Amino acid sequence: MRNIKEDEKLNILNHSCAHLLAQAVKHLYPNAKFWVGPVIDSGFYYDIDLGDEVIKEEDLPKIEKEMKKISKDGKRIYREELSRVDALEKFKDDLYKIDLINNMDDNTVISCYTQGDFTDLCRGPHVDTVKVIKHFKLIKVSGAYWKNDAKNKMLQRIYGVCFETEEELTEHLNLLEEAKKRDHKKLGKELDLFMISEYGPGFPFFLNNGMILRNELENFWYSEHTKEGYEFIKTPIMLNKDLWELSGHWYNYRENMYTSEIDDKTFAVKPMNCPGGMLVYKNSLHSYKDLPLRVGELGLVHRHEASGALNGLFRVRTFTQDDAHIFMMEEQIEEEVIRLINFIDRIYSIFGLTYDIELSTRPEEKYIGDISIWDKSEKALEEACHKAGHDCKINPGDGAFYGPKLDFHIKDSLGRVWQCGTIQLDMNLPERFDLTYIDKNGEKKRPVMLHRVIYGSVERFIGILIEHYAGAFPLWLSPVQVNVIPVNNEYHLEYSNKIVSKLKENNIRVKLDSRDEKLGYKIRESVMKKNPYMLILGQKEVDENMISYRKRGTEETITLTLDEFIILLNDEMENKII
RNA sequence: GCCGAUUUAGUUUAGUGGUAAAACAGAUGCAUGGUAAGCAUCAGAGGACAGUUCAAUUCUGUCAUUCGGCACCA
Repeated sequence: MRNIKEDEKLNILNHSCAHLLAQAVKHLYPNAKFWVGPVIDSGFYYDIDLGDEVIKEEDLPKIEKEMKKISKDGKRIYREELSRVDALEKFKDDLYKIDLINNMDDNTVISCYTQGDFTDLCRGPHVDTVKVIKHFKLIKVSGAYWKNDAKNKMLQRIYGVCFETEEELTEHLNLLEEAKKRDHKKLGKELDLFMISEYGPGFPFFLNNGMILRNELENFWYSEHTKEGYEFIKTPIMLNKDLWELSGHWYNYRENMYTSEIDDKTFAVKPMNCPGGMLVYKNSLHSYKDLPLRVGELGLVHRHEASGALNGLFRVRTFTQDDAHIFMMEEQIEEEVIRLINFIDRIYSIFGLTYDIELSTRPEEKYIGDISIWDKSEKALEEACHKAGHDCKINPGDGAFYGPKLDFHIKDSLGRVWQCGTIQLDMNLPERFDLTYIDKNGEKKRPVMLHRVIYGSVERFIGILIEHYAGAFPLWLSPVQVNVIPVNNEYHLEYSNKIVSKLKENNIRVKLDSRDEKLGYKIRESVMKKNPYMLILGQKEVDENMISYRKRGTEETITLTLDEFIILLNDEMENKII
């Protein structure tokens, strides 16, 4: 772990490296105009306008070479402070820098940094000389909208990393290589978990092994939610457009919805489960005594996500949300949200996942309900989060159109952050659907509701788990739990079959490898398929009526009776040992 | 959707303007083997559609897929 001071030092180095990159690009592409070049989690980038020219991945080594050359030349880096007038004059030919200067408030000290023939507007600080920027690598190049706005022109963004030593750089690059081996798309193929066909972009197919994983996750979900006092429903995939108009989806989510005509009426495939859940709530009368009412649904939703957004199981066009809607009285919000945060924490801990919580607030446009209700809801969520003992970062404007939310973020193998769990407070839909409960005095009252998911999408969560475990799932989730390998098919197959049936009787997912292959061959394959346990059964085991197992990740063989082995397996499964 | 890359057998990869190469996986046969790849034989492939060309998997274009970003988002 680095300390804060070291982090700061590395940030300065990376930021200076961004300037070095810009200088090199300017040498090679004299027409280049520069927007901003900030430091990010790992490394830095610079956004560049090259007019009609295009920088491709294959051009990066050429740019790196120029950077090395400039670094070797070893010019000092000078800071200069300017008045606004002088700054505007200095950068008068650079629309991007003028835009930056014009957007600075009056108190900002405008400064620029110069190294050799290159000057850039920059707050700093920087290293003293380009000489110390030596251990860097340009990672990738891509398009990026100016000011992060799709309405604007697309600039070219070059990403890079920089370290103080060559060893750290090599280590970082190796880490990236290692991460690629954990990619759920790669492992999903290797372990026969799922597939994606060209006939269904964004519509994944789950294979037998993936279904086992899925079913285990879903069973676990049902059992934990039952303990937490949930009841369960299943609502239809398609519902009449009128319902979506009532819920507001038709106006706020239209471009992501699939529709179809049925008997001259427009139906929409549900992109969310809530409107169906509302109808279920309205199906009966509710007493204050029944609140909070927790109604869960593993709901299959479809959303037309942009083609460029699709990514393995992380971003798909159809997925199952482990949804639930909780209806309650306003004074129950805090307790219920705290309870939920603890619930989510408990579930994630079982998988060994770490997460961050963010509070997403009211969108700037496209939202329903009064601002006062939004403010109240946002405050309620934030307080509950703090009372549950968690920090929460504010993510302004990222709320759902019907309410603010607490989002639970988990990182994938490449360090990219994905939203999984979310708790969304909604004081709007109950209004729109005219939901009521009967209070103590026999009067109709309006409940508030929470939308919440824990896995988020079962598909995404499986993707996260594949990368988290690098395909080596804990026993309870492993598609094949025990792989039985007879040493010799002629003499040990019968005994192996007996062991296999006994394991099956005990609900162990077991595979018998009775192929005519050498023992070493079968062991190798079992290791590669990441089976948690393999049993090697030969003359010794037959004679002693024992089993010998080898546990994943170890090379030692342990001999036990079958009963002892089953106890060991059951213990590992029940405790969900990772 | 935008920028860039990508697409060769089930998988991973090679190569080429003129018969497409290999490894693993598969089938068959031999080998009966105690902890990470036994041997042999066989079968199997250039995303789709156009164009250039005597000839295209190879060059060009369009579309599609996938990937890395951007935007959007669970």
